[in-house]
Amino acid sequence: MRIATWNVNSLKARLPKVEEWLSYAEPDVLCMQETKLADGAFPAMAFAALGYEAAHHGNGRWNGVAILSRVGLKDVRSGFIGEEPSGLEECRLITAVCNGVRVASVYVPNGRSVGSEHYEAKLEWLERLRADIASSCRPDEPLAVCGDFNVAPEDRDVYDAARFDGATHVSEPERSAVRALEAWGLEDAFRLVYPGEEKLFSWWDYRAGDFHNHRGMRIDLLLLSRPLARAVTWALVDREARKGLGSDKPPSDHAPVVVDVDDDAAGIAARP
DNA sequence: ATGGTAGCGCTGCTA
Repeated sequence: MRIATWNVNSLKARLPKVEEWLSYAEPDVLCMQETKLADGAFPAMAFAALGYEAAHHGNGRWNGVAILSRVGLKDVRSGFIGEEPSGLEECRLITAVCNGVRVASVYVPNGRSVGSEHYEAKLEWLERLRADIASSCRPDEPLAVCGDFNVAPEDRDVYDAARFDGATHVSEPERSAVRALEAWGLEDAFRLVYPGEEKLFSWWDYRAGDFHNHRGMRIDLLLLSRPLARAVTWALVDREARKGLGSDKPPSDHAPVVVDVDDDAAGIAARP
């Protein structure tokens, strides 16, 4: 089973690239973030034509998350447990069961600056995510929490840690919030495959030529529960998708992150 | 260089 996550930075602007990427990367499940679409504008037909069922949670110009699956999609839930849709809420979480795996697509708030109200809201959001997971799943069940966490877990996940000293994405409370997810029973899939690698990034600022100068961060994570983590066979950041895929239009500022899990080793259902 | 670029949507916000 191949699971991927990609912050597409507007699905309206990125749909041709996402379609192209699906056709060559062939993920079984793709979690997307920052679709920037309302549910009514989500291009479900385009994905159905490629063999994917889809679930989307969005209400307008910001945020928006989705799950695509070609191995089944059921038990869809938008937002946190008990969260009432108001039409004005920030759409940052959607979950579904795909091929026997509970999948969550998450878009963690950016936080803007350390100490700001947005930063506090980011920490609260991460704790709410942890509590939501802990109340709805057990660590011995197959669970994949995938998305843009807006947190670089370690200094080696940042191109220049000193430059980001005192900034969001690297602060200790943010990293501690991610470690709390790991303490519950999730593992950073990318680190299972590349335990010693440094400076393998998933996001690069559009500005100042950061991508071509290797100035990025690894903030897009696939956090897997133990049954999936022990069955990981391969992982990759697809930097090619950050280059624009043969079109004149700019790419997303994030690259897709992909992980392969052996179905038999994970003890999950065979594909339908 | 308290810069730079992209998306949304039409003015400035968000990232």
